[in-house]
This record gives sequence, C-alpha cells and structure tokens, in this order.
Amino acid sequence: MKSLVLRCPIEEVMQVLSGRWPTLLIYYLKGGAKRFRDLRKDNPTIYHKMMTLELRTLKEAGIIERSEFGGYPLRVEYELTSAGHRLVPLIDALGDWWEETQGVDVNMERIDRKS
Amino acid sequence: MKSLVLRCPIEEVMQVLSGRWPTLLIYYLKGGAKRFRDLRKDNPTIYHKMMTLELRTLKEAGIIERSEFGGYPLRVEYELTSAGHRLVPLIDALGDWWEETQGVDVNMERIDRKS
DNA sequence: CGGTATCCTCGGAGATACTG
DNA sequence: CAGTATCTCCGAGGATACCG
Repeated sequence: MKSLVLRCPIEEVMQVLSGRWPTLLIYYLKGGAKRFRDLRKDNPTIYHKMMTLELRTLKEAGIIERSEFGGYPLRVEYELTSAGHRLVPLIDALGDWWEETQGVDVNMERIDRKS
Repeated sequence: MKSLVLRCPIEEVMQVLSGRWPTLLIYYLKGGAKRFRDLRKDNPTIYHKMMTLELRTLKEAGIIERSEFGGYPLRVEYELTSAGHRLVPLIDALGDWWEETQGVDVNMERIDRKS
C-alpha cells in the first residue's frame, strides 16, 4: 500500500482510512474532544507510538485537529474537524451495509440449517 | 490488522476493504462481469498471487461472485453480487467526500488559524 | 488461462526506554 | 503526559516457477 498509480480519490481516501485504527479513532471522537490518554483507554491494545502516528495522519488528512495546552503534565486534545464530522455518517453507512449483508446474503446457509 | 477485539461492524468492514486493491477491484467490476486477465489489465501493477487472494476475500465477504467456465484455456469470470452493487455508492461517497475535503476544508482551516 | 507453491525481502508495528 | 528514538521481529506481498 505504498505509491499510488492513479490520482483516484477513492484510492486516496482508502489510503487514509485503511487499517485497524483510523475508523476506530474517528468513532471514539464522535462525542467530542478527548485527551490522548483517554483515547488510549478507549483503544487499550494500541501502542503509544502507533497512536501518535495514526493521529498524525488523520490530522494531516484534515479529519481531526490537535490542540496542545501548556502546563505540566502536558495536555493534548484531539477532536474531529467539520470535515471529520461529515465523514462519520459515511463510515456508519459502511457498517450498516456490512451488518445487513452479513445477516442476509452470506449467512443464508446458516439460516437454512436452523429452519 | 489481525485479530479483532470488538465485534464492531465498522471494524469488520474495514478489515475487508482496507488496502489498496479491494476498492479498485470493486470499481473495475462496476460495469459488469470481467475475466481474471482483464482485471489484471485494469490493475497492471498487482501481482497474480495477490489478485487471487484479494478476489477470494471479496468473494468470502459476499461482495463478488466467481464463475468458472470449463474448457481450455480456462476461463473464470468475476462480478459484483447485489450486495456488492449496493456497496458501490457508499465507496463513491467516500471518494466525493475526499475530493471536497481536500479542495476546500483543509486549506480553509489553515487559513483560519493564521488569522 | 487461472491457481498454487515457494522463496525472499523489506518495512510496519510491537515492545521498551528516554526526553521535554 | 505526550512524543520521539531504537531495536527487533514477523508476515504481507513482491517475484518467479510450476501445475491442472
């Protein structure tokens, strides 16, 4: 998943959203701004380093915004931009499609067996 | 991107669509059934092995269907299922969102921040 | 022609430690 | 607390050859 061949918006957006974390992070930011450490609590299996990297690419894509508050200990908050908020329903639609699809088309056999 | 923690439909659908090829393959099948070799012409940089693997996971997800016609040389065709067709507009919406976002919002916010 | 098997490498990401 | 630096390791996927 490295260099792009075409300048295709779909390929580009998938480049940003691909992988396990991006959509999860967006999901957990739906409700409003959160601190770094709270996002880690939401995603207990992600590693420190990965989270900063993932958050950075989301920021560079204009999906989230990073705010650094001075003081000690440091405090950094992330929240969805307006573009990020507009993205949420599109991702949800994919989730809905998936539930629908897996329930009906693929698992037909299972349903068959039960009846 | 291995084991899933949650039974979250979004995480699951992203598992299938993540990466460079799935959405591209879906895109190239929008117009109707295609042979294996024609899909390779559409995606000249994908390798033989990868394509069979990607096509297989798409099939297992119920997005495409595989038809094998006997004869020699062998002939295999792939086409979108009805679920696959319902997925297309959702992916397109992501592409549209991306174009819109990269053109307008991201730069806007940068300009805002400067003032 | 389409699919599988094999080998190999290269970098993503797990894990830990350190800095501001 | 958040971010960076290192080191390591494993496996996705590139490349090629062979099979049905």
